[in-house]
Amino acid sequence: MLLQSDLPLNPSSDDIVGSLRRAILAHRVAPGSKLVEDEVSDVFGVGRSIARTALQALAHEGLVTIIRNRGAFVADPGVREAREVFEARALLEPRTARSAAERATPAAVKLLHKHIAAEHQALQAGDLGKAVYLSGLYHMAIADLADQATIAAMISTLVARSSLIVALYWRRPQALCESHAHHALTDAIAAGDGARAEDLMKGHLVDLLANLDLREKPQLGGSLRDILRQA
Amino acid sequence: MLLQSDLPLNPSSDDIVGSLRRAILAHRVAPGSKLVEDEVSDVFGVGRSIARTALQALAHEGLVTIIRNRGAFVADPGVREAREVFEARALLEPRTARSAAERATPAAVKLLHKHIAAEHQALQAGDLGKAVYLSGLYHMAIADLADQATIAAMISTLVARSSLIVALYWRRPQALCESHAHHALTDAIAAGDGARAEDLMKGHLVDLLANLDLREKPQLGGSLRDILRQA
DNA sequence: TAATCCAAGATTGTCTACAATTTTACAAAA
DNA sequence: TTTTGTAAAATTGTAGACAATCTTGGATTA
Repeated sequence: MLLQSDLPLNPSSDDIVGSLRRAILAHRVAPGSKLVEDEVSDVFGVGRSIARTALQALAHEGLVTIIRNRGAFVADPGVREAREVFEARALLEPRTARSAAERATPAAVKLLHKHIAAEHQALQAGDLGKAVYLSGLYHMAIADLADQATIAAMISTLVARSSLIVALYWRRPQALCESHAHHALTDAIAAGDGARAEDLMKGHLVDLLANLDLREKPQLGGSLRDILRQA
Repeated sequence: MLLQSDLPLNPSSDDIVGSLRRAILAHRVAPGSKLVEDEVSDVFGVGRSIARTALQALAHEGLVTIIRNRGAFVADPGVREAREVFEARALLEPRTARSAAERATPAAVKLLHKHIAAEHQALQAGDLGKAVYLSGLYHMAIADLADQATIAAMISTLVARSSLIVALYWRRPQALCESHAHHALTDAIAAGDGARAEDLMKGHLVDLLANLDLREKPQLGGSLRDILRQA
């Protein structure tokens, strides 16, 4: 299962949620993978109740799908859901980027640069999954700047789901992606130029969506059995 | 606890979530009320595990607050949160109303009218709590029309939280409120006039917010002890 | 009287056992 | 070979037991 083990000895369900979330967002577990309760509880050294609680929490975030009597699976969003997630981001993030620009401090800008650097480094190291994860953190950092916790929380789950979507639909696995976009955005924010930040974010989201290959999925691994069961 | 008992004999945690949600949104339980696990499980005739799962689900929706080792309470949003929720709604609902107008069918319009009628009837009957709940359903119905499940889900939780906010901060408990606004909106949607629907929704949300008394709360029921513990 | 302390009760956190359901493996039949 | 049926194994669903924590009420002390 490959977890980075920065965990306390008696992890809470929140600890487990965080660890599993990172694993999912960094593409260390594939969408559709089964998450067996006993395995999760063994890995983290807790009883099944806590593992269950963690899986349910992830289900509420949309990163895990729970089917009654069948268990928990890493979410496997379809093209419809992929479009919807970016539609929602288009409503929330541009205006949030504007607010962020209008209230950004030098310290906040420094933090954004740090995020970009980390993402760049992951790309250099060839760890695409981690880069996608860090790219998400950058978007969340902007949302935090706007000082609207409710909106930031929604953006956070949308960004997380986007990581799954990127894992499934990204066109060019090795492209240098979009660090340009993040740089430009950061500049606008540093300059306090809300209007420009809003525009750049809007364009950035359009670009992201355009880089997805959203033709209907070919049902890769599934047998007829699995396919029919989905309904 | 006063639950409408439209429940199956062996309710699932989802059944319980629904029942508790209706009770909270219709103001049949006050914000801040304790929800003891044993009581919940007794009322619904299930074990404590299921009650717990239900309470956790409600916590993820923001209708319940869970404090470790202290239990679950009906959420008690502060003025900050109240503003944030309406800020988020302002980003999502106007554009969603536009989409709804652009794709509304006569059947859908009829459903909206039904919602308005039910709300009106509850007001006539003097059941303000139910009216608020039904008013929320009207907003959710519009979100459903837009055919964007992800956005609709977010609006749904925001509307639900708004019911709690109205319970706490509404200025004129007996005012005839806003059925005018809902009528006008429905007309715009029936006419397929997306731009007008967007404008009306935007204005409607501003009106709602303006009818809240968002001065700092007077800490109504709480003892000094409770107040200090909140931090 | 008011504040503090302590024990009893109430409530939540976690684990585990058992029941219900699904999945798997294998044998029998077409 | 492929399909069908069936029993065993694996997994999830639920309840309840026990431990940990918090709350309550009364006695004690200043």
